[in-house]
Amino acid sequence: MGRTSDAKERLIEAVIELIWTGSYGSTSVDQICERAGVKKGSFYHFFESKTELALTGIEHGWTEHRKKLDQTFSPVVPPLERIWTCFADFRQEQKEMQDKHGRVLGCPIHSLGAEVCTTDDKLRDKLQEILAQFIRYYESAIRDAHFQGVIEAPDAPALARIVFAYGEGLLMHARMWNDLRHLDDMEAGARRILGVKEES
Amino acid sequence: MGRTSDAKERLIEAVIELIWTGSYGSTSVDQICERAGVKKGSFYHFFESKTELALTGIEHGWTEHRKKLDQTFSPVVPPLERIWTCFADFRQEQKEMQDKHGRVLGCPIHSLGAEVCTTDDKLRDKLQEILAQFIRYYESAIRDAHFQGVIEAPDAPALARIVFAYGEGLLMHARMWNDLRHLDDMEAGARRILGVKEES
DNA sequence: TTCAAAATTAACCAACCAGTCAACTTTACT
DNA sequence: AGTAAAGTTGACTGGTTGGTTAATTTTGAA
Repeated sequence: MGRTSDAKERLIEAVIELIWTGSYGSTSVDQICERAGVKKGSFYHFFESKTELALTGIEHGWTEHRKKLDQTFSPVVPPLERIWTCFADFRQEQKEMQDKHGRVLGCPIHSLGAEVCTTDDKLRDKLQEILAQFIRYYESAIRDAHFQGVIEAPDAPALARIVFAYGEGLLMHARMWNDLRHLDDMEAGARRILGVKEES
Repeated sequence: MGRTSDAKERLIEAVIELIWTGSYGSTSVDQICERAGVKKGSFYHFFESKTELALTGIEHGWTEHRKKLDQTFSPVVPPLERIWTCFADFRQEQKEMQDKHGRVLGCPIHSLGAEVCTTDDKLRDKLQEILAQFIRYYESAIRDAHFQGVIEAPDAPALARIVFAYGEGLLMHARMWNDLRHLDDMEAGARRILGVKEES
């Protein structure tokens, strides 16, 4: 019973957008409230702190993103194709962000992590957890590819970490230079890392 | 003539340390001044803004770092060895930071870049410039390695970007997980990217 | 229709923010 | 020794920060 509202959802949308387009430190509670069309008092009715909203926002974004990843990395799809599709999706998502915000925004988890990992333990733990989950998509694809004999990769976790670090690095450069072309290297580089025989 | 002082140098030291161990947004002018043992009035005697001090600090740090890089990437050294030495230096520097601050700090240019590239044009331009310069070290080493026939790399700039993005990604993970072991993959991954024949 | 739960609101807080300034002290050079 | 340049100081500004509060409005369910 009682009144209903979508203010909570609007706040979550707003915090994701503001942190992604800017940074955690450059995003104030007042800004979030203004963007969401919510008064400060309501903010603290729904969330106990700025950190808590960020945490909720990140978790919400990741839950959404996982749905797409679960499709992309479906075991039905040939393993390497899963990875190339994932890269293509990165590119498309970044393109959409560029169209919408005028800037390539990179990976919000990575950017936010670099910023707050030494100052906010709660956020850092959550971001670590998400990144670790992401790596597992690569890991299982690489393991499958190895067992299908399409690549030679006895140590799938190590290789997954390498591919992942590389992808994050490229996304970050695309953000810094505001240039999608940095993502064009992604598949070629990953092919080299994975030691893909030509045309797989 | 007039009074002399090393307050400027102390401020530069302080801003580098605070941004590196935390972030740009979490570093206040008051904090910088306290760390440097300098009063706010003196701060603004030497620098016209916080951004300007950060700019000076970054430039100073890079100028210092270049001296080491020029030695590491000396054309006298076998090209791939230059890169492996550079990686070893990364590791040692990060180890020193861990001993000193209790945390692996990663690459300050990368972390700061991710944070401010959408909000501070001056800082972004400077950081872009530094990263672009760094890539050239890899690029010339890769080109030399190609011409010496030790690797097959007709497109040195593209490969340099890939190796660089990969290294930055790993440094970032080392920061996020506060764990030097993430850097252990660095040479192995780069060998795969570069397609190094065994034992070069 | 009632009523309590849930959401909204505006005013408010102390701490902190980047930046200013005029008075004052030190010192290198003549 | 005199002096002017250079460095230091602490008090100050106006605006912003994350967060609080108590009164008020809305509304779902009995």
